[in-house]
Amino acid sequence: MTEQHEAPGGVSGRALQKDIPQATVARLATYLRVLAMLADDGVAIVSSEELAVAAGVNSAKLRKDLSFLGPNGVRGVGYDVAKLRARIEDVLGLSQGHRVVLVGAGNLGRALVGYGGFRRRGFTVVGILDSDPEVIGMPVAGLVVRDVAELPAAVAELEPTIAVITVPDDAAQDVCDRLVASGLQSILSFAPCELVAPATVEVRRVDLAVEMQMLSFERMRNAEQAPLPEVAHAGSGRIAHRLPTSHTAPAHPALQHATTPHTTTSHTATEPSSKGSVVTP
Amino acid sequence: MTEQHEAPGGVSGRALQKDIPQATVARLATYLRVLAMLADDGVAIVSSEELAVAAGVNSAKLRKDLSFLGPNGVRGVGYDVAKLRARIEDVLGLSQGHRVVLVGAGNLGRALVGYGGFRRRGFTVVGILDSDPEVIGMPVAGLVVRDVAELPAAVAELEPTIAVITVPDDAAQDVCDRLVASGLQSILSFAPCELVAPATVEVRRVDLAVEMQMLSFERMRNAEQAPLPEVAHAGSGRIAHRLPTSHTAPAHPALQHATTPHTTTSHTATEPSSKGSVVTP
DNA sequence: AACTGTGAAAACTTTCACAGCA
DNA sequence: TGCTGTGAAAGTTTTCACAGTT
Repeated sequence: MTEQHEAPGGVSGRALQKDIPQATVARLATYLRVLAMLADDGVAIVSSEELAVAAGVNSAKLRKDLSFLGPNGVRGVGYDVAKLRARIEDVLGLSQGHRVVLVGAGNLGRALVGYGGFRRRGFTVVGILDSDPEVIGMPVAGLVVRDVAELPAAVAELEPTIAVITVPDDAAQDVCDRLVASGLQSILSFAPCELVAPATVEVRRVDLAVEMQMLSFERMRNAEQAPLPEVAHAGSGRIAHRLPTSHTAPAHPALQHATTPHTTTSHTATEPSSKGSVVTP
Repeated sequence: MTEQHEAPGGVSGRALQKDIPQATVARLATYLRVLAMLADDGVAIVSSEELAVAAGVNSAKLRKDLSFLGPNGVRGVGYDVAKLRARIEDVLGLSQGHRVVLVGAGNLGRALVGYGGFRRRGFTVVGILDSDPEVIGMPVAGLVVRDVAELPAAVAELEPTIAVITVPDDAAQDVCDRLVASGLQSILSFAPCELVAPATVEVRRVDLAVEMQMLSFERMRNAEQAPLPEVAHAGSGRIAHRLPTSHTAPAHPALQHATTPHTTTSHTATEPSSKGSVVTP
């Protein structure tokens, strides 16, 4: 119904976004990660089979996913790693990078500012805010924590495209409202509550406890089928369990990672501490 | 295949787990959160409509989801909050609580130990380990960081049911292997790489960057349709946008949260800093 | 020969709409 | 009357299998 004009010279992502299934979008992000890894290792061409294995999906699904972006590969050959990567970034709207503003300088907020996985994937944290006078003015990973009251000014000045909410539960809706009022259109919240926002604003929520609960469920289900596998419960097991990672195509050394046997991954993947799990004391 | 005996007096979750769809399991965790909120507010009975709205799904879906757990409500009346809650916890295997061991005492690891949302939902962090000599021995939220080398001993002693990996990318597989060798069956990883583990071990991965990338995609899609909504980009917008949160059934005060208009939530929801976004200095 | 791109089938999820119960 | 529980319809996602290209 909202059949607006097609914006001839506007966005770069061509005209296909419209029909890309949600599920596919989530996986595109995963493919991007694998492609980055391959590129780092100097791999120039991948087949759908190799890429699929490395991403933990089957190759038909991967090809179908990519087909939504138009033709990307060469039949009989495979996909050009660099080209495919650029194409996916373009479609996901990542080509120009994103400026991220973080509200909530608690433990989680600080973990995220320092989080190298963001910068590496084109997300730059440009500002961090909090409401606690104790915290305002303190430096966090090269940024100074500003007062949430300054939010409109900060937004005008920093021009973020994405906001991340890491404040407690009961402050989340208020922060969300302020972000919306300041003109932000994309919000990622870590607060365990639904947030109300106008339909034009995209809000996503990440709930760590749900992941744990799903794990709990799977374990219960498994426990039901196999009485008790009698696990090695003590001792000094070093590395153990180097599984037989052998598929038909040994492929490039970069594809070592591959062959997820049971991983139920739904979407994202974080990169915790930046280099060596060092606690900055 | 693997048609073992049914363990007569073992688990409490009845015999239904088997056929509960994945998508339903993810939502059960959400319902649980809402039910806890209602219980806190003294609500004793909810209708599917109220609960659904508060959880951000439609009521038919909610009823279908609950129907997989057997009859839970009373026709013409609704669901008993306490009873339903207990039933879901039982099915998800949460009734006995979970003991969680955390590997990686970096920023993210520390954010999670302190994270009240876990304890409140039945997950107790019983141990935290790292490989960095700088960090080993330091206290974190009431626990002392132990050496990963001690992992088998720590596992034998603490008897965790779930492990969380918050170490960097390149250490993740090694840690995973050690956890498996120590007998852990459920692993939640924040490292942005696929982990290889035996099929009997359940591994889930959370990737924060994927969530951001999905946000990015949605924004691009929206931007394409609406030329430019001309957002209020500066000024001093205070709280603004108190949306018209009016549905037909005003219901209990506890149901304020409700009415998510566009939230694309897929699963979990975190609760960042424990009380007031205070940075423990 | 090798590998992509894709229609068509199968599987899964959501929504509808109403029978059945308090 | 009011609300749950559920079969059957509609919609979405995954998988299959093969035609098409280099």
